[in-house]
Amino acid sequence: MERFFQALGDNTRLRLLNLMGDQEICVCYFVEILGGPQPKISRHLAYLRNAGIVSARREGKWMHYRIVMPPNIGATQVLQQTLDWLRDEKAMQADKARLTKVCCSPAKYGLLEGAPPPITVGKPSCEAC
Amino acid sequence: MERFFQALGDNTRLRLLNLMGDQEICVCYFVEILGGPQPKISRHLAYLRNAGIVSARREGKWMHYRIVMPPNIGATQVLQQTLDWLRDEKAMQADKARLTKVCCSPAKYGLLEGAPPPITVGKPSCEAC
DNA sequence: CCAATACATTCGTCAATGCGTATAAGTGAG
DNA sequence: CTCACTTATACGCATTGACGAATGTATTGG
Repeated sequence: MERFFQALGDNTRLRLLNLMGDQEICVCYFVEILGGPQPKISRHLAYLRNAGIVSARREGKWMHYRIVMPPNIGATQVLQQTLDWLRDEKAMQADKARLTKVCCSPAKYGLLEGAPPPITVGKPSCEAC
Repeated sequence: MERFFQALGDNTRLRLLNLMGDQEICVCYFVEILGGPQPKISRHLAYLRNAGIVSARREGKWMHYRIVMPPNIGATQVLQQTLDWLRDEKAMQADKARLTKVCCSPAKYGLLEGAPPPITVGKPSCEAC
């Protein structure tokens, strides 16, 4: 429980969780959108993984991350509320907007040319594409 | 937002919040129930105060703490869910039980003889007394 | 096998945090 | 004013965590 809230107590991690929302997203998008050095992203993703809040799936060269709802019912409720809260924040909405932009025209962003798009529960597309 | 979750990311602080619930409680009860040295309690209460999650009221020698719902609606929802979650945890229920026990027979516990009982929204009594 | 790509991990550094001990500050009683 | 009592803060120390930089690992293509 302690660990759970500690995982949420960092802005970078909150941004990552907001971007995931209910989709599964490739790391390369995180790097492109959050902007910092790639190891920073990777470390925060590892933190979330160790806290049991996200899980990773490998697809060739790419790693996809998605949120996994905790087994504990209380934790699930809090996490869901937190995601709702994130959606209301202006800065988080801006991140989301950049995601759809980057995803729908990957050619513009050097490193993302062949990158797999976000996946919403099986559907192989991002919300806008 | 970061700060909010950081404040929840500590077991001592979660125990304090659980004990407050919807009542206003004197510090002396926290010390009696959580057991550690008094400065430890005081520091965690200060942390929660700085995070805007609790507020303090002085009554003579005694300080009463209570939870204040954040102005942000999202934060309020998450905090409320968190309190619900705490109520489901076994260790937290044990703390609550000790609170009513200590509060209803303060004479047994040396330091609490004249201590003011918890106050639930104005009613000058704890849940059981 | 070799190079390039996509992520992950390690290392050193620095700020933040938690703890115990000691001490200060605010209040009421005599 | 002094003392006892309740709570808060200061100090030193150990741990955690965030960061940048460098390096390591897995996968694909030539």
